[in-house]
Amino acid sequence: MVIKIVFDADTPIYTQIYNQIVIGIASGALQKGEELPSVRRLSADIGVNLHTVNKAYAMLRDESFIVMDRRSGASISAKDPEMGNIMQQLEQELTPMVAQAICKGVTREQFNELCSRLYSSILS
Amino acid sequence: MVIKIVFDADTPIYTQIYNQIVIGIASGALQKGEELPSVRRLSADIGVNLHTVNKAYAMLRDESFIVMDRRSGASISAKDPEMGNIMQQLEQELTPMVAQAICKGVTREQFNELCSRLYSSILS
DNA sequence: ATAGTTGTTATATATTATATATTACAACTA
DNA sequence: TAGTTGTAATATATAATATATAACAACTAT
Repeated sequence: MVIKIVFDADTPIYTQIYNQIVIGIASGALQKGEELPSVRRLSADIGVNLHTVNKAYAMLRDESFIVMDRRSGASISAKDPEMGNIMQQLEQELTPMVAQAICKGVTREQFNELCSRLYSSILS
Repeated sequence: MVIKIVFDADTPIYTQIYNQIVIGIASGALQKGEELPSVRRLSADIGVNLHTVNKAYAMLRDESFIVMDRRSGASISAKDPEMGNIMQQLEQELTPMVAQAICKGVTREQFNELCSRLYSSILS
């Protein structure tokens, strides 16, 4: 799992880290129980501050994607992450995107094909 | 078209304004050529600063959703908005969401049903 | 025992993003 | 003439993002 940061993106660094680890879990590149690099190690690897990585890890822990241990470090959670209000969250984030798509002539079918392709791409 | 702002949301006010107008255009609630309230009027209506509304309008104008005239005010563009790189933009924004969905047990079919429902909801 | 690691906490600083406040301008309209 | 329009400029305040530095308790390895 190589984490790649785009420093001049509009997405915050801690969000980029968070997203890439979630993608890694979804794809199976990161298996349950697998150890993650320590916050210091990862921050050194990608050239950012310790706290930037720690913030991403803390967010992942708060949603039970990973577990963090003061002595053994961070690792992918052995349990399934909380469902939480995922459908509500998706709806809230998808609504402006669907509106954009409609305005710019992207049909429902094209939109669904894109989503389907992303599912396939991640699950590869 | 009533614009409703949630002041304690994590979404910036200008983004909320931008999104709701895009949704209005997508749904047909805002027709081509229709006049929008002036930046001063809208800012007074929703209780925010002039520049906050102006920033949202400027973003909408930059993507040719609306046209702004120094003398006649702002109105919905008569032309179709630029396609731009909408598919690429959607893919970039959808990828982390699909990964989240996969991790939290949302199937491809459930995801597509949600998108389809949002299409129907907006086009109502 | 010593050295090095872990997440965690705390404090400080810098930059950018967001939002407001105020003033002013040229070009209109009523 | 009075009032409106988008636009521009300046200033201020707060929050978000990122870095820097230091320290702590709890381990692990030598």
